Amino acid sequence: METERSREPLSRDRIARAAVALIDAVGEGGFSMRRLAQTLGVDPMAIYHHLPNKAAVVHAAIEVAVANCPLPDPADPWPERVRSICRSYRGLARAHPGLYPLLCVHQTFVPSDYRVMEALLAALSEAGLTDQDTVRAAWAFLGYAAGFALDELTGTQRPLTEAERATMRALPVGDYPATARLIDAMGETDPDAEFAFGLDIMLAGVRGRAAR
Amino acid sequence: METERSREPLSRDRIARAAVALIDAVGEGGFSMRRLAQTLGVDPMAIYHHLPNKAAVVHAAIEVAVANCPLPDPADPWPERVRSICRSYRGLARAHPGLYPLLCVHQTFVPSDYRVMEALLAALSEAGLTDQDTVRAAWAFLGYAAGFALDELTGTQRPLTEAERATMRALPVGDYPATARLIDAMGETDPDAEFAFGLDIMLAGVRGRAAR
DNA sequence: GGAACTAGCTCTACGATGTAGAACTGTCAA
DNA sequence: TTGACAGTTCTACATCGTAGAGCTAGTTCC
Repeated sequence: METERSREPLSRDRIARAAVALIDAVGEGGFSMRRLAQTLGVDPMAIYHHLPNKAAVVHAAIEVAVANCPLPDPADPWPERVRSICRSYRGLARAHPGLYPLLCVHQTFVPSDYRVMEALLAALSEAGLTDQDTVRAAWAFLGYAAGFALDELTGTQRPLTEAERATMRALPVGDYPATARLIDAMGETDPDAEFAFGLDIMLAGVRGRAAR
Repeated sequence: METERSREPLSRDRIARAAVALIDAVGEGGFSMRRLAQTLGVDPMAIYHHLPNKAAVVHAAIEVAVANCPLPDPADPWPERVRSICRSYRGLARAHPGLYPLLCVHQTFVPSDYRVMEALLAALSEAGLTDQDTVRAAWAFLGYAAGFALDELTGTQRPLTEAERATMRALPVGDYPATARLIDAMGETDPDAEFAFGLDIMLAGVRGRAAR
């Protein structure tokens, strides 16, 4: 009978993976070193032998999550690759709902970010932009993907909740004519299509810029 | 001699404004109910008479910040209004560097968000899109503005730090050809122009979509 | 006048958190 | 056997959010 269940030794990687799981399960607020230690079957202070503090644990967790972000086949046409990378990045929010806000707010690049950036720069390099515009476009796509995913996840999640639509309906029509007119269109139930719309207009803009 | 300095009574609004200032000054991590009470010259528990808990204080602070987001003259041409709204939204990150990440990650619309959304929907209504695409475009622009501002603020701030560029230079060129080629273009020193680039390609895409 | 009530604030206290520092344990080199 | 040292646990502390009881003025009713 295996009473010694946690024989597999602690390590930076094992801690990071447990942290990803715990943050996704209980959210940022519920995540603590003590809880993490508990899921690892270990004293809280043991973690500090592998990582210097809580921030480093979060950093390691983010690194693991981003490293698992799938990247497209380099043989695909470039616009499809751009779309695919953005979808993957947004996909992180679905795969890691608890971790994603931390990932967005995190202070610096984690090593795995360079993989994603490389793939995006490589795809956009084929679009026929100047070098400077290639870089700018990459930031724009990443910003869009992150921002969209973030307020999909934590802001007004789309489709709007009934409570939010009720609040909107209660707004004075005189002051909010456009909102009143479009309130039904805001009931959209297909966030994937909404996300794709933004990518499409950006890609169209990139093509127009390149054609100059 | 005015020994009774804090005679102005506590109120939800005064707490909210002090919270904005404190969060911007010390960041999310340094912000606590006790510190906030200190700046208000009051016992920590006094705050609970006006707001139910810490989350509500943060919510109120966000509301105050967003309410101060300036909106454009409705007489301006619609693309300029879209640009202006996005710039204002991004401007929140500069005005409130500590609060902005919380604002992005925050769970629901604050009332003042409806002002911004109305202005954006009104501008895009003139672009000649379908109702559904108008709403989609509004989400896309807001997502872009928020995402760009957020990783400008907290991610790899642009222009890249010397440390980050050094890390990039250390990447194996074979695996990161695009990064290696574009590394100098990533030294861009004009974040405003980068932000404008994204807006321009999105606006170009919107115009193309409308012209169909 | 006084009694009762109440809004606003303070005091005290509790459980949880991040983590410093000392102490233990097992393994391996000399 | 001794020493060193990596990995872990134990103990302790300051700080956190906030529950609950109590204080203090002011207002309202008799």
